Amino acid sequence: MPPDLNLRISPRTVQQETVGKLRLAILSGLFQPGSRLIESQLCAQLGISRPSLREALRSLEAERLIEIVPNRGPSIPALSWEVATAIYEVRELLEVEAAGRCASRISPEQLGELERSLSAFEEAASSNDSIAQVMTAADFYSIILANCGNPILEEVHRGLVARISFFRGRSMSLEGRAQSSLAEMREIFESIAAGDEKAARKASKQHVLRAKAAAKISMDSDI
Amino acid sequence: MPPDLNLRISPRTVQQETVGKLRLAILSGLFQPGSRLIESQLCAQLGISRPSLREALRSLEAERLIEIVPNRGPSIPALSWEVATAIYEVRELLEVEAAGRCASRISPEQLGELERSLSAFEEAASSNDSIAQVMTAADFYSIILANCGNPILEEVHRGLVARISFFRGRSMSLEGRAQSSLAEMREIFESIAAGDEKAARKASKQHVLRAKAAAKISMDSDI
DNA sequence: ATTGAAAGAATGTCAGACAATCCTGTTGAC
DNA sequence: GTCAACAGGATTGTCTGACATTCTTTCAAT
Repeated sequence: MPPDLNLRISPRTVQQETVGKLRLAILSGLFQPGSRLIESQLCAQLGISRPSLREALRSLEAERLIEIVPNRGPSIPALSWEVATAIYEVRELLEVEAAGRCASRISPEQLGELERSLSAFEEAASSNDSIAQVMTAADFYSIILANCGNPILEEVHRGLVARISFFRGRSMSLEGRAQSSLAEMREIFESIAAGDEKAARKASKQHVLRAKAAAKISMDSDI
Repeated sequence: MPPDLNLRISPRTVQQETVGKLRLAILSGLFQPGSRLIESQLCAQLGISRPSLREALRSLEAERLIEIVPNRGPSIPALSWEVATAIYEVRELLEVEAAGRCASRISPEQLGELERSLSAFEEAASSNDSIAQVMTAADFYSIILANCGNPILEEVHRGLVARISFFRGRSMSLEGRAQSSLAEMREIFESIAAGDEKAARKASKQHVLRAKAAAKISMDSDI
């Protein structure tokens, strides 16, 4: 009998599956901020039992992707600009550090990956598919964070970025934002490719600051 | 009838209560790293049902205070030195930033609080109560983080510090560590009190680096 | 001692139930 | 007409009990 290549891959439980589905739904903006999630509805839609759903909701609550108020149940938090600012500031701190470290330690293979993801974003940027833009941009950062040599930096960053995903889609739709974003990312890439830690830090900082500014504009522009 | 002073305090649910109790138990080192938690036992000890317990466990899992492997259940993660290092590095990033911001924005009242917490640590440091030392030191950082003007910085920092609580108790017990820690903290306080942002950053960085070194020693000294 | 199989323990998941709480629309008083 | 009390339904918090699946451990056989 051929050896079972399925080497101890943890089986995906209903709970994990559910967290994944809900997280994706939230990140893609399927739910309106402030809107409530009804347990019975979700159970029916997902075809799972209430205990399983509630476990998944607790996980998402701890990730701050939903809020659960006793006796009122889960809802999508309305992100205030104040909190968003705070997140962008910490994101800057982490991302700058990651880019700097990345510049002096990334492997050639991973650098190739990074270049490829930049190309993917370039293609998305020239289209009008803001979802693709957000996704490919996220890939780009992921690679940087994955190669900074600090798994915690990566983990915390992922958690924060998830919480501002709401803005990311909107600001990407801003006139010209995708193109300027591309230029900024290219500069980050060039710095990392050149192994220039200082330049990578600077470019990364610039990028986050501009992203934050774009988010602010997109937030003020409507409502 | 006297007005009900219980002004819309969210009722504490069984789940919240349980998370609080378990978190405290974990942080005080009641469970051995690597040891498994048996649902039925915890249910019996806490006097709650399995669904409630499991919800609480999912919250703690998302906080990374426990691990849950499918079909094996929850356990206390064994913190590798590699991960601990990564946590200390990110903690440094956050704490340095917080101390710097704090120096230029803390209010006189809060500065008084900070001084008081330093005194409390001073007292604990001269005793041999390492639990009191860890707690009062934690108060000191909390005040700094709470006054840095960025709630996310505070939130992330709290989460990280919780994960290395295991080391904090041990390294505080090291010969002379409490006293040198006190000196470092005093320097941070003086810098903040003087409103010297740069000095606060430097002192804070120094402190985290020393704490990390102490943790390494305490880890190597026994197995 | 190593291997293998069977018994026991623990988890993953579900269904159903009920009390406490919240929300909503209606009624009634001013 | 506006506001307040209220009744009813909807929703959540929590428990009990159950069962299949998956470890884990014990014990026997080689």
